Amino acid sequence: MFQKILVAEDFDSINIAVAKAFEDTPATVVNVKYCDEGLLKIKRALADGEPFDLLISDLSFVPCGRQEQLTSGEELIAAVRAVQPDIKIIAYSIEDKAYRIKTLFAKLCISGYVFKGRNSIADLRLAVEQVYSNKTFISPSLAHTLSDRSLGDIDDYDIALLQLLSTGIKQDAIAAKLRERALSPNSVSAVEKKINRLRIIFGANNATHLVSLAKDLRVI
Amino acid sequence: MFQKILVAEDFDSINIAVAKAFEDTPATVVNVKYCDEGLLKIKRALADGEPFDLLISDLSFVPCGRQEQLTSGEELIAAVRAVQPDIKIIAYSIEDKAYRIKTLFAKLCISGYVFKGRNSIADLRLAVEQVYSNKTFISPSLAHTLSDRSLGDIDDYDIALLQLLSTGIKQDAIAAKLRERALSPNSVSAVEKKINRLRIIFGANNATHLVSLAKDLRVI
DNA sequence: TTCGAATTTACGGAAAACCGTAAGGCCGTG
DNA sequence: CACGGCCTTACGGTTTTCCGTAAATTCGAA
Repeated sequence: MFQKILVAEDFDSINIAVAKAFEDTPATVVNVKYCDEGLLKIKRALADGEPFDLLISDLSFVPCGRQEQLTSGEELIAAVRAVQPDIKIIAYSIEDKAYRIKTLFAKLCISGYVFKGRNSIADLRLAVEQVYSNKTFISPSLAHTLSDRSLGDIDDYDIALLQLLSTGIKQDAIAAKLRERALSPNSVSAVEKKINRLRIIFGANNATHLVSLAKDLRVI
Repeated sequence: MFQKILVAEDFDSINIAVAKAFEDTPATVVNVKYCDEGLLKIKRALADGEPFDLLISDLSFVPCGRQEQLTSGEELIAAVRAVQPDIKIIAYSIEDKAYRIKTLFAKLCISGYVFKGRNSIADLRLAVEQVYSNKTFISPSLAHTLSDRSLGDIDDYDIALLQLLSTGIKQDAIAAKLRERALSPNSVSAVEKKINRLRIIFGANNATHLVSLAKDLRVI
């Protein structure tokens, strides 16, 4: 079984419950409420020759006064991957958007995803066991969500486009911004077409609706 | 101190932590993971002559297979108020939209609002004490949000307008919807003016930008 | 190299949003 | 009642978005 587990989670109530979930195991569970603090502890443990085996991380952290380098679970996970590529990672979050979860598995190579809910502590225990056996784990209640192919073909360009659109600048200004960033295609006409394509994918009536849906789906 | 506390919260992890928070008090803490179940227990206890003193309720409940009458904390609170008007109620939620919180105090007469976060269990304990002394409680971290006057002059009409706008329907359709709901003003021209006013308040470039900002600020 | 498909760009007309102005309606004060 | 201020409604002109079509470009395969 894992010996050292780092839990990155801002809510105290959930921290308490997770700690309780592992109190009957030999694992040392360390808690951090801030992303930066999490990365620091990972680095420290690595330098001390006693690295963590497993990171259990939330995805969303509510910002507070402090100036933080890392502001989300994704950023923390990416940073941790960079310094300790072999560490096992399980995300424990309320996030249920297929696009974001798929990205976690595909780009950040997480091993498990536990969806916070009515029976999530049991899922979390199970996930840890599975991941320890080099298997991956996804909460059963999300299985159907992930098999959803509908948002599969949204790429970085589309995200950038949606973000520019959400700032309320005109289409020709969007095209100019894309050129600045060397993103292609970047003609006004292409911007129109791309927006139209996204509207079809999302089923949006117009640009305003599109941005609303994208926000709801946490794509931007 | 309160003798019987009902906790309505769907996440098991948070339930565990809340139960733990009161384990050193004489209070009986009962847990429900579904809104309907919560109302049922309130009614049952009332009929048995041993009513609950306090309801601690989450606001958002993730839907699952079951057919539920009550689908949100707001609905549960309203229903409970109807059957037991004198019960004390504390909301315990991640919700930080000033508009919604104000409504809870104003229309559903809750006594406390605890914002789930890094130190929320301590806040919750404090809130229970305060409420027992017939005071109200709001998490300190939300104080600024609620006192924020910058969005003070956004009313129900504006919220409805922003929601309609976010659905991507045309301005004349928005006006028609407002008429349906007996909201006034409801002419196309007035809709334009109202949207324009909101754009000035939010500092938005256009309707798309406005909806984006409203989503970010959790107004809608 | 040449062809063909897909993508990108260009353009023009229709629809909708944006913006200013003016007219009508409501309500309190003098 | 008359008046003024404020909100609502109406309307016309301009800008932007929306949408279809067509030309230009890219790129892979024959």
